Amino acid sequence: MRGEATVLHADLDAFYASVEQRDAPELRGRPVIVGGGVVLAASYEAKARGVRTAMGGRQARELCPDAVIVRPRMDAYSAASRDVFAIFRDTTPLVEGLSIDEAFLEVGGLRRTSGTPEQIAVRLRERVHAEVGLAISVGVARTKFLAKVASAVSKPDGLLVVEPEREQEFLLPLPVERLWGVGAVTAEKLHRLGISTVGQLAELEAATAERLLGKATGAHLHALARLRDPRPVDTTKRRGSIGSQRALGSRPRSPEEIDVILTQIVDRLARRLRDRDRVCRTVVLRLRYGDFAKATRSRTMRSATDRTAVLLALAQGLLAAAQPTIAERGITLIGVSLSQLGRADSIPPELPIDWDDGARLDTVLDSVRDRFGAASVARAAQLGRDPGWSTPLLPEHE
DNA sequence: TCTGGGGTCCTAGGACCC
DNA sequence: TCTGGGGTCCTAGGACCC
Repeated sequence: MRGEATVLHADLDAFYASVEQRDAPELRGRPVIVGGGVVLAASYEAKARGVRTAMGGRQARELCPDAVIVRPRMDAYSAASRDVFAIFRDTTPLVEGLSIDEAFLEVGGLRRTSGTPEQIAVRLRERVHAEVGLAISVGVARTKFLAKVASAVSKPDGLLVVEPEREQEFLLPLPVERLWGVGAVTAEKLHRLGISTVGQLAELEAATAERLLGKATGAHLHALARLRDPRPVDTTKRRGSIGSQRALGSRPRSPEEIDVILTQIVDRLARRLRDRDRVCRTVVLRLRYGDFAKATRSRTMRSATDRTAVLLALAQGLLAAAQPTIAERGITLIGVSLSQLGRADSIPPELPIDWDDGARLDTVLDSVRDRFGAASVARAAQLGRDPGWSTPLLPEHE
């Protein structure tokens, strides 16, 4: 293994809960749970009592009756994330965001101007503390994967450098669940073969891992276990899809109710799309039935669009096709994803799909009508011609 | 355990084209 | 007319991550 440890993985600790404790001093030192029905984030005081992310709210309250339960404030978390990412980008131009609260930073070219990777990591942590008021853990290693494992092992509020010559003794004894990409299903498959550590996985032949776990997953995880991770920090990644969903509980819902919720979801998504100057080609309807079985239905257009009415027509068509099943089994979640995203200016000017362009629009709606019937087209057309559309027709939820 | 909301990537079959 | 192979796109499902 050649190379130096120049990749940083920076990961904010208990992010949502930490923002709440930062903004409300009376919450500091107390167990804080963000989220109601389900735990979105727990402060370290709550984690110490056994509260975990994704745990049901009732169970969390039983484990930790004195926890302060806070409703999520996504705007505050987005703002904090922007502040932290500004510090990342001030540290190095080579930043790859992974989620709202973590990123990879390549600092290999900065030795003369900024010092060693460890010195850079120390300063980064100090700046995030001082300027944003949040704790952040940083792992430093030769590859992205090792840096990510290192930051997780260093938590909370830690810094861990894995030097290249110590990679094996660091990684091989760890449980396979530490591998990025091993969840409950894969871990169970491995356990059944008596494999519980990364080192044991590394001892398998690559072909054995591929047979067991699937070609891509097996090859990938086996490579990680053998310390091979050639992926560079990639600053050009862009979102491939955006989505929104709502859990509905278990009480019965009328088709009209479902339609209103769907309309709100699509309206909000389409506005997010336009705010970011993006367009999409594929609309995915996501359903969870009364028995919690999941299903997706999707439709791809020939051309991309950001028009609410077009997207809604497609979504309503997909929903109409699913209504008989919903009536039979009940529905507990509805969601929409928009994928095959592109830049808004990537639509050729001679092929605009615009609500004002009757000819193009009719082409789109014709295909909707063919597949889903006239009702969804009429509804979409009515919404689309409403001059108030695209500022909310419907009250904002909450 | 009566179960959120936002994403990524992979697999597999069928349609379609060359 | 029959047969073969390869590539790409679409749809649906599933595992996984934070």
